[in-house]
Parts: sequence; C-alpha cells; structure tokens
Amino acid sequence: MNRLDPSLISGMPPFEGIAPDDLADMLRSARPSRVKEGAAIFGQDEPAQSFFLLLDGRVRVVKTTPDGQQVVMRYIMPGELLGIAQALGRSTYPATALAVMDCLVLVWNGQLWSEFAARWPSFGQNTYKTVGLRLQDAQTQVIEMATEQVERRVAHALLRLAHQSGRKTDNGILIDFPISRQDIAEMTGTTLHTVSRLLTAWEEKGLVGGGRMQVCITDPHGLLLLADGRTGRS
Amino acid sequence: MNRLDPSLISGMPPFEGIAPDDLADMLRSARPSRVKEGAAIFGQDEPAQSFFLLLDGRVRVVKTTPDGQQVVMRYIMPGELLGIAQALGRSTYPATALAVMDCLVLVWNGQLWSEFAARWPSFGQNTYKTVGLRLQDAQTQVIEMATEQVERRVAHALLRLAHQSGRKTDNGILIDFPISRQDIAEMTGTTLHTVSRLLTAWEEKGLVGGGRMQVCITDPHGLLLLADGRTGRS
DNA sequence: CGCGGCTTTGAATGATGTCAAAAATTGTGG
DNA sequence: CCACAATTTTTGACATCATTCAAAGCCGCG
Repeated sequence: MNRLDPSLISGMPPFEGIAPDDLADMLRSARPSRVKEGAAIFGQDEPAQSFFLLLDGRVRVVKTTPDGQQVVMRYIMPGELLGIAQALGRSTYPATALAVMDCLVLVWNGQLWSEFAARWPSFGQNTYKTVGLRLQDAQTQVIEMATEQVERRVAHALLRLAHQSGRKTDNGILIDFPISRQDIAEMTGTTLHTVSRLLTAWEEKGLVGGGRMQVCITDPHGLLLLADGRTGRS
Repeated sequence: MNRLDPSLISGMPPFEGIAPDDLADMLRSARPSRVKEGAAIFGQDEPAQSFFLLLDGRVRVVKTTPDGQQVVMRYIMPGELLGIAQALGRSTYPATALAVMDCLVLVWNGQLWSEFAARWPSFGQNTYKTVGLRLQDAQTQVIEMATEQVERRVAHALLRLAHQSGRKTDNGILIDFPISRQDIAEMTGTTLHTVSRLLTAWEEKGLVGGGRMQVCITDPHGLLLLADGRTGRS
C-alpha cells in the first residue's frame, strides 16, 4: 500500500493542532484521487458518501435551480475541506463540485467523519469554525445581493477572488485560475453581457485587464473604491 | 432563588435528548428576562457576552450595512436559540436582534456554551445541526436573490413566514405577528413601494389579504404557483 | 483552415427603484 | 368621544439600470 506522508496535510487549517502521528492515522483511511479539469467531484442531491480535502487545483461549487439556472456558491482553494454534508447532518450533497482545473483530492468515507470528530476534537472544532465562516460568507452575500447594484457586486466578487487566489504580477493581481464572464455572472446574479460591459469599461479606466478566461486586477485600490460605493457622489 | 421548571424547555429542539435533571442543571445558570416590543436583545458588533433562548414572542434579526441600509436576516420563533456567536468562535454578535412583540427569553453567560457542549454532547450536536440548517437557509436565500425576480422572492418570503408562524383563520393563513411592508421589503431586497404594489395586486386576485402591519394568505396554493414561477408562460 | 466556445457590442424592452404626495389607520391626550 | 399626530400604506409619474435579443468578432485548438 502506498503510504501518504503527514507533511501533505500538516499545516492545513482543518488539521491545525493535530499531532503528526494522528495525521498519519487519518491518512491511512484516505484515498488520493486525481480529477480532470471540468469533471465533477460530487453532484448535487447525490448521497453524501464521502468527504474530501483539496490538495491541489481549484474547485467551483455550483447550485442549480429547478429551472436550470446556475449559481456559483464559492470557489475552493487547496487546504479546504469540501463535501462535509455529514458534519451538518445531511445525507445528500447540497451542491455540485466541479474541478476548474486538474485537481488532486483526498477522499474519505463519509462515515469516518463522526469518528474523526470524536477522536480528535480539534478536527471537529476546526470544521465547525469553517462552517461558521461559511455561514458568515453566505450572509454577506445575501446582504450584497439585497443592497448593492450589479457594478459593486461584481467588483466585490473580483476582489474576493483576488484575495483568495491572487498572484502578484507586473500588471497587478492575477486571478490564477481560468474563469469566464459567465462564471462571474453566476457568482453575482447577473448576466455575462453585463459583466462583459463592466469589465471593458473598467479596462478603459485602467482598473482591470485580462483576456479570454482570465482576469487581472491592475488597480486594486481603485476597484475597492468602486466596490464600497465611494464613487461620484458628494 | 426562583427555580425554573425543566418543562419550560423540555421538548424544544436545542434540548432534544437531554434528561430532565440535566435540564434543571442548565436552568440553574439561566436568567429569565422580559423584552419590550421594539427593544433590542443584542446589537450588531457588540461583544457576545450571552446567548439566549426565546421562550415567547418573536424576534427579528437584522443586519445594517455601513451606509445604513437594513436587511432582515431571519425571524426567530419560540424554542430557537439566538446569539450563538460563541458556538462559531465569534466574539461579537453579527447582527441585531429586535423584539417584534413583547418577548420572554432565557439568558446564559456566553462562557457557559462550551461547558454545556462538553457536558451534554447532544446539546452541541443539536446546535450544530441548526447552524447547518441556517447555512442552508442563507444559501437558498442567495439563490433566490440571484435567480428570481422580486415578485417571486416576495411570494417565497411570505410562504416561509406562513410556514414558520402561520395561524389558520377563516380567511386563510395569518402571519401571526406584526409585520410591515417595509419589513417584507428588507427581507427580500426591494422597496416598500414595490411590496405594497405587489400585495394590492395579489389582493385583487384573491391571493392575500391583510391590513396595517398584518398579512394573511388567503390562497396559499395560488401563491405557491406564483412563487415557483409556473405562471403565465407556456 | 474551420469550428466551437468565449467575448464584445448595439438597440430595444421592461422591471424596479426613485421622487412626491395623498390617503388610511392607529394611538394619544384633552 | 373627538381631533390631532404619527406611522404606515397606497398610488402616480418618471428615470434608469440591467436584461433580453440579435449579431458579429475573436481566439485557440484540432
């Protein structure tokens, strides 16, 4: 059997405060898995048989409405757990998880979750803390959708992405995974047309740059002013 | 000292699966408190010193944006915990809780939370389950805001309220606490004007009734059709 | 080189917000 | 019991942001 080294996951938030030997224990029941770009890690409403840790790549979590519209709930970065439906007492996945680029994940059998949480309390606590953070995120998103108009929502979304997954370049902060205008639209509850218009307008103002499936924020500060609405008035 | 009886809280979801003697223990550290209509139970960004159980009345949980706009996050019914910031590792309350009518609450010192959770595992599990439910709620709300237009959002909001707190009357299901068009607007990210127009239109169609600070759903099924968008097309 | 996904752009439409004012309801104090 | 004040609700006219519809351009890949 192919042993996985504790250093793989030590230092990742969910495993904070757990001894290397214990990490090795946890890894013994894990199975590594490669996921091709565009493939699904799990699908909405499927029975939640496993939970996952993203080791490398980027994952987009999407919900689809009964009438087929899609909403991007969040992007997952390496070091984050996903598919933790069991932790919240759910028996099915609430959303679909898609590999935005080739990914490497660890897979555990879902039944292990309660075992892990009982045996290593910090693991449970860490998870619940991130659940708390996700609740906060969702609430901020509700507030943005309720009070901000499209331009500011898109600006906020880009800044959040840059913060999560930005790579500094000569031209500014590059969002370092492929993302389309359609994706941004589905994050912000608008259409790809509106996003496209906004981005070209911002490009003329020198706020952003980009190209096909790519966005780069050239003036983060300027974009932040836009996002927070201190533009134009008084 | 004034003893509180375990029957006060037995049967309430957060205390499911806990023995009466233990309930009595928990109650010994609780302090009952009356809150007048319109008064705040706790305020956004205040240090989270206590957590609460609503015994009677209705509470509106509101977030205020930096520029003063308000968003109603949820209504709390008797039997629900509120102010559980500590459970999620927060040190301040994320929102303001307002008594919609005269309320009776139990108050515990916030530090007791971790003690309770350690001593009575079901209490912790119950709480996390409701946190999971609230995360789901928030996500559904995001999806609604992203994909539905105002009319359907308002319809959904009313149906949800009716489900949580509806009382059957001759004319239909009455939402049995005072609620203004403004409140409904803040739940759905629109303006009181639009809500007013919608309600009068619906009243003409015989879907709802009501009056000042009051809404009654006379045709729940019809409203559900509206909410789910099966109206007019094909 | 041609095809398929992505992106841009224009014009027209429509849903909602904004502004403004009047009407209805409830509570209060005399 | 009435009149007033305060709040809530209704309604109209108008402005506008964003979607929709339509079409063309662009880019990368096979």
